[in-house]
Amino acid sequence: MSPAPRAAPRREVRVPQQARSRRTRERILEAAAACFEEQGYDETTTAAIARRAGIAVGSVYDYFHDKRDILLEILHDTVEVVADLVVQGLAPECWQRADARASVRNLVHQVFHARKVQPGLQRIMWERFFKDPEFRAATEAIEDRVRGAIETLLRELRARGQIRIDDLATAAFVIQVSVEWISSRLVLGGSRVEVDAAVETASDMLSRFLFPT
Amino acid sequence: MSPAPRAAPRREVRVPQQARSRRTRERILEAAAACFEEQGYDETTTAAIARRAGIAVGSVYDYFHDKRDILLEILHDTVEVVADLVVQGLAPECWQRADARASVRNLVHQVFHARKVQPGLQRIMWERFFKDPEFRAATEAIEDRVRGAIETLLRELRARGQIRIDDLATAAFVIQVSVEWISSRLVLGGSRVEVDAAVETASDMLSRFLFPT
Amino acid sequence: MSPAPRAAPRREVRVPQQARSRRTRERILEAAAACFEEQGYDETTTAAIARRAGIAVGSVYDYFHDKRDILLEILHDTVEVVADLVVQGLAPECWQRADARASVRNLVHQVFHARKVQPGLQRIMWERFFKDPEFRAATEAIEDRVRGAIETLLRELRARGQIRIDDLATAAFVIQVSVEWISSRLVLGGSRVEVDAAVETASDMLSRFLFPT
Amino acid sequence: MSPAPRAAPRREVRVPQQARSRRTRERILEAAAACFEEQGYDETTTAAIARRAGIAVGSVYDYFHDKRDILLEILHDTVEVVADLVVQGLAPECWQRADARASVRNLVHQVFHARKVQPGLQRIMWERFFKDPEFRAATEAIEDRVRGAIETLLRELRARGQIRIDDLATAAFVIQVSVEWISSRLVLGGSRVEVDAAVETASDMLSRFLFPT
DNA sequence: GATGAATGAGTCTTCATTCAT
DNA sequence: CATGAATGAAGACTCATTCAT
Repeated sequence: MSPAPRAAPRREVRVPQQARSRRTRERILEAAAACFEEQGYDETTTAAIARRAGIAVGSVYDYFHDKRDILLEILHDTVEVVADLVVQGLAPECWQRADARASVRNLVHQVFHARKVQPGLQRIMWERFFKDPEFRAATEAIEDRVRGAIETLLRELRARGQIRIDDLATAAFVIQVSVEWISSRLVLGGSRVEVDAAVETASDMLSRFLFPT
Repeated sequence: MSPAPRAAPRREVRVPQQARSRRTRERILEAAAACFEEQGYDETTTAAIARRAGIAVGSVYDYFHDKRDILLEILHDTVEVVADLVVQGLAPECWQRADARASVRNLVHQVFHARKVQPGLQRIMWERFFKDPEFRAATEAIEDRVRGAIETLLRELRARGQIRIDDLATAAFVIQVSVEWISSRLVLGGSRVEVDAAVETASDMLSRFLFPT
Repeated sequence: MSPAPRAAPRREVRVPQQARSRRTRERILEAAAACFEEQGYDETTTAAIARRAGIAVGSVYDYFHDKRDILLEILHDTVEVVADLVVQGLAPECWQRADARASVRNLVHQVFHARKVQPGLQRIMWERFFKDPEFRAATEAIEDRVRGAIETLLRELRARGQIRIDDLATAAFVIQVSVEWISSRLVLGGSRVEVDAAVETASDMLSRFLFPT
Repeated sequence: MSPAPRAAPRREVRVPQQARSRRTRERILEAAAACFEEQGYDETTTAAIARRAGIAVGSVYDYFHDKRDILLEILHDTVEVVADLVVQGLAPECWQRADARASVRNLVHQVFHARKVQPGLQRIMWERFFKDPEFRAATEAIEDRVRGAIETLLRELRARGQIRIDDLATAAFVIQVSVEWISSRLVLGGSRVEVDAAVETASDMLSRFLFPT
């Protein structure tokens, strides 16, 4: 349950070179992701993962140190996928002066919809976030890429004279984290607030924050 | 581990009438809060709670159905304390035209500092949020009060002509949730971003969102 | 659960002399009987008995050594009631030569119907019978009265030349135990066999056993 | 304690294919039977079973859902062994006209002696009979085989003109249940009545019931 | 390489009984 | 006398991980 203190030399896990081995590793990840998605992390037993992957329990431990490591890798991938998506939308060339508000709205919209893929895993992500410092560090490393991309964009926009922000790094953080949570609360948690209305309002907030009226 | 489906008539729990009894119940809550704060929820055993409270395990079950119920009550209280604090700062009479930005900043500042009390419990709060629908519902009920207070304030400010928002309910949601998460990420999670800078930037974002420049 | 070895001087229990005390004792027995009847012995907690009796748990232990003692007394009473009923029907003066078969049938019929009162308690009776030697001994003491009555009747019938049995004691045992179990299986356990048909058949068996054809 | 309502999809139990596995399952059953026999069901802990089987507690749960399931299987086997024995003795070809009383006596005798093997388990059998409907149903299913065999025999005897019974099904029930309980009371419970005398008397009762004098 | 049988520490929870007030 | 708060031993069951085959 707890992020076990990493002590003693960890058993070696196979780093699969051959195709079959690599395929087995994949199968485990897919099976685990499906189980976690459907049942949650704690509720998924390693036996269930093995069964779903069509292999023996012991084999799971040939490829991963422990259950937590499987989760870590899966969440890492999930976070990265979302991050990549967002980073793409942040390329400065996409942001033309003419339609600043629309660009913002488009990005926010994308983040919201990214929450809909594997919501179960994303719930687990937040469940582990404050619980497992190692996982949080890994997640933040990825988020830093996003934050960096935001900051780069803001710097460019400031250079263009389109925005009026001084502390770009902090602004990038505030923006990222706000959108991330608004969308999570709404999509992962359910709420009486309309998703579309929230997209509009969030876009308003960010636009007014960034662009002089 | 999992949020067990609440089924069947639950065992009666003692509703303390006498002073001794009430004190015991308090002791359990205090002990549990301390354990949760220090070790986390899953890592805290009921035996540990009892030991810390200086009572027998059985007594814990005299006052609470199970471990989860203890957590629920503690988190409920925690959430409520924070909520009350915020709601107070939202009283329209505190919001004079002259000093809109300062009022926002003040409020944001308060929320940030509220995160510093019992951060361990607040981490557990987010850990359970997407995991336990019953807890989420309870939390949201309290948050609704906050949201309502924000909305009322916004309505008043709009009546005064100070702000330019149409969809007040959604705006209230977006504002609340943004500040909640910015502060949580920063205070509960640690980050390279400066707290004070974040307070300023978040205040900027909200002010520009709400008030015409 | 287990018939605890009776060791050490048992705590004194109050032998109520005054009316109020006697009434409290009654209330406990009634409450316990109702609980046992409805839920079974193991499933009934002493707390439930106290609650139903409208008194405090501690008071239960003022009147009885332990939970088992309550059961013992209740079952003792139940067995005795059934026994008394049967013994009455066994008075030789009821058994006229003319209608031997009818007398048998009447008796069998009564036993069957006696099973219908407090079937839950009677189930518990058999549940404890082989488990708790002390209870078995107490039950057998009462049954001995019935057996004695049967034997007396048989002796009288033999004296009258109506029956042809040598070993009266064993015959009494066989008769008693057969009817007891046929009726228990049927009434307490449910079965596809018809109660009325079983009464007739059992009566046939006993009549042919006893009376020359 | 209570026969828990069978709900929800039950955890998979290992269905042993390999020899080692099959042997472990056997060991568990043997160990459990010995513990139950000596100490009773409630008094036997799963830890004790595992210890006696020389395995870990967890392994017990690899092969059985719970403690009750182990008992169910053991009692099922016990009941079946006794039933098979009796059914064999009921083959019509064993019943020659000449020696009807001897055949009855022989059968009764066998039932009495069958009670002497694992009397502890047989006590548990009656202890659970009225307590656990699922077990009762399983037991009755087996008993039905015996009852069927008795009925078949009676039918044959009637065809041969040896007996004078109309309601064969009820007669079979009454006969079976009587002998079952007379023998149980005597062998499992102890009693001042002589076993041999009871065998004779019970045989008399059945013979006179069935065969015209 | 794989298998799946075995491990056993660890948890929550229950409840008969006692005893301070 | 009664109360009901407190006790704590006990037990069933789980599951991540290991390792003999």
